[in-house]
Amino acid sequence: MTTTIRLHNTRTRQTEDLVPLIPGKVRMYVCGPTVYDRAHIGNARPVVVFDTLFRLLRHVYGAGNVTYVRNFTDVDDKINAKAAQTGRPIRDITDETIGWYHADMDALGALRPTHEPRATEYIGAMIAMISDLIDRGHAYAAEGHVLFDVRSYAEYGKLSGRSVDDMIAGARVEVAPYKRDPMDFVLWKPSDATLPGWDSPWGRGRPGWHIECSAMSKALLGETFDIHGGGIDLQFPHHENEIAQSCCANHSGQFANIWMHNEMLQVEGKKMSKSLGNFFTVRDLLDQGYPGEVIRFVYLQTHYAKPMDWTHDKAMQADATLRKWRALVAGVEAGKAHDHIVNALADNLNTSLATYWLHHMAAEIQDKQTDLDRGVSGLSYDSEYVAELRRTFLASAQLLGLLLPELGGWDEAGVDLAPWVNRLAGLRAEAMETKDFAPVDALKSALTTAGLEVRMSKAGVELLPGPGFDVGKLPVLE
RNA sequence: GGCGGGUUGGCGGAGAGGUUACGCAGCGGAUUGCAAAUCCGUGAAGACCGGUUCGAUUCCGGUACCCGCCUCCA
Repeated sequence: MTTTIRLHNTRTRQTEDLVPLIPGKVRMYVCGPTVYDRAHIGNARPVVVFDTLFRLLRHVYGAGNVTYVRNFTDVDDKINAKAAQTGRPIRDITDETIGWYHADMDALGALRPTHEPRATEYIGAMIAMISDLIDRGHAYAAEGHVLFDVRSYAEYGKLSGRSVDDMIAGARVEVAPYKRDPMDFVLWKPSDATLPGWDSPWGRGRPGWHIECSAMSKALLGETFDIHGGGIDLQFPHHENEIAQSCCANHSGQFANIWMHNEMLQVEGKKMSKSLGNFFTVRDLLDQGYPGEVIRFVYLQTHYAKPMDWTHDKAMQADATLRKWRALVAGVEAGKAHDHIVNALADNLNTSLATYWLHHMAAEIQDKQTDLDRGVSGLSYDSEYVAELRRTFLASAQLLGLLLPELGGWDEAGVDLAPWVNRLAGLRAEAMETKDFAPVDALKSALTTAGLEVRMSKAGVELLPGPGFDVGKLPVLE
């Protein structure tokens, strides 16, 4: 029995069963970054969202049956501007930025997509598609530009629920004398000698923004495929234009089946912007000490279709929860993910509900382990049963990209705490005799100040690093 | 002006037309030298106004407020 995945389709405004166009195989395209600077934490949201979907698809259909394409836009006026400003070659800038992007997204536990095409490697495909559009009467050349004729495509505006006439009435469209209609958008534009350009039937120039995704998805996935994703801000104009180009150029007249859009991210309740001083790149957060796994977990706690607020407080809660969970599966090997988790994700990627189940499973493990430790008689389970629960819990978390070995380590002290453990245990043993607990309390207090959680029980003394743990604040032992 | 999203208990955040979501924090208790952790128990909600219904936080309409897109910032 294969799991049926249901996804909300922005195109039809309905939640639908995912029925792969090629039975048993799923193809997904997600709009990637323009590579001129570090990715900010808003850029990272779709990365985590669609990585989670990718993991679910691989789980349900098999890793070899899912093709995930995410592009790099490496030709763009912002990149040109940066090159002009710094005097560096464009390729240097884009190569460096792609390296950053990989490092930062790896840190969030995002798998690399199957293909990560660079726009500049598909210029020929774009020119071919533009030529097709002209031949079919959907585009026209004018003053070195090639423009898409929105009036030639009756469905234009359907994805975003707009009409061409309404948008023109909004009077916020660029007025250019060579446009037949104000809403017509650029497929190709001329480059002067200072700008990167490629020879084309319309002269030396460079592609407009939208055509690359149409060309690359066609080259790597085919004219039609199953899922197209991206941020809701891309719905118009980018995705609308992609649909227009692809549907008009493709012989099938079809393009992506299901469109998925993630809502935006805010910071401490406000839109992230440089002027408000609440603008963060992923690298900023990592450098500030937020582990990538913590960032990922904060993202997953909010459903992708709802606006999400990044707050320090949420990160601290996520930090504490993950520490607890990591302790629960220390030394455990992953088993098989629980159906509850699979089903929650299969229900339009309900990651919030999935985390509820993780809490539920963790509590069960904790409860049963406590009873075993206490030697409660007449239990209906044994330690092997609890061990199996741990394996299932770990696999379930890993389906969400959490508790992966490669994301670990941040919850460890980084130094051997044994000397402090021994000293505390020694002082405590003495105090038990003398009844003078002042030295014990003094050391305990110092350790707590350093960010350690101090646990003392009949079994012994334990020191666990917490979110604020600072090696430098550890008390010096004589 | 046009299009779209949101408003749930102290905070975060889901599902479901009628039965405790859950997490964090709080409160009471067990345990502890004191704590921590753990365990037991517990209070707390559905922006506002109408409508549909035997019954709505869940469906419909309206109001208010917030946010996003329409300006190649996901």
